[in-house]
Amino acid sequence: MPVSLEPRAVAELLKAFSHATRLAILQELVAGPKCVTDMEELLPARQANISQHLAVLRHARLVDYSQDGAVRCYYLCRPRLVRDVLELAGRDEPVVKRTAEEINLDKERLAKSLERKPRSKAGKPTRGGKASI
Amino acid sequence: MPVSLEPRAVAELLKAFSHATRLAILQELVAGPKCVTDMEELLPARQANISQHLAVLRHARLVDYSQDGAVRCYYLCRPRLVRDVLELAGRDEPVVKRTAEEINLDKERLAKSLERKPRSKAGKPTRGGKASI
DNA sequence: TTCGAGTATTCGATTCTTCGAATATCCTAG
DNA sequence: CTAGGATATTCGAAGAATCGAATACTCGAA
Repeated sequence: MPVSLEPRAVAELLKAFSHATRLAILQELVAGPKCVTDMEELLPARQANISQHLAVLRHARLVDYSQDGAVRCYYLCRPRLVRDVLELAGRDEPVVKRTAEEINLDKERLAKSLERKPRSKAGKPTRGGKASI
Repeated sequence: MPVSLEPRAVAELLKAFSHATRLAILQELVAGPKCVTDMEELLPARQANISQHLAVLRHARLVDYSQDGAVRCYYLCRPRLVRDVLELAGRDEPVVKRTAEEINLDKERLAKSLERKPRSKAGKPTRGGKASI
């Protein structure tokens, strides 16, 4: 149930992660705070573009900065979230292939649990009870 | 280091998550396998659109299906990944505000560790050693 | 075989994203 | 105050994503 309530907000958050340059920026910030000039050296992108991506990350509340003279030191303002997302997206889980039988078992399990607390729309009986195997 | 190697691939993966309807679909599939018709009842979207989003999720290797007669039963083919991403994006970490002092400490730490294994480009000396506080 | 239910794909139109160039803003040293 | 470095914002063009409508495909029952 965590997501079901505000999928739009969650989508917004994840969208902020979904760009190669922004991921690279976040990656760099995991290593430690950096100013825009530092990032210019580290990334294959122009200053203006980096600033634009930083603006996106700021709006998503993934980064913030502390002004140090003329320089802005960017840092992760939700470091746990960023590290965990990067870690998760980086590791690759093996893809599973499921059989019709397994799936029908799942459907039966789900049907049973719905019987107990019948919140359903009482529409047609959710096909799948018995499949023509 | 997990991400640094293929930020584009990671961005692609995360982009597949970054849409309210697709998140809702994944959410439903966490509860159990479903066919397109089931999803039509559960989501505020047309059949064609749901199929389009399922195609995106399939290309990202987040879902797959098993054909059961004329029906296609969709399921998560990397359930762990999906559950973990949904969970992560759902919980909200408090936003931290960092002070200039903390940041400079971090920078010094980073500088030290770079001294030990000097892999840097030998460019200008990465500003921040001493900031004009 | 034909039909119909279930699902996928194609096609445009609309909207969003991204980028570089140009420009504006902010800050500090002189 | 003024210049110059650092960063942000605006603008316009190019490309990508999204959606509904229409259409195509596929399977099993009759």
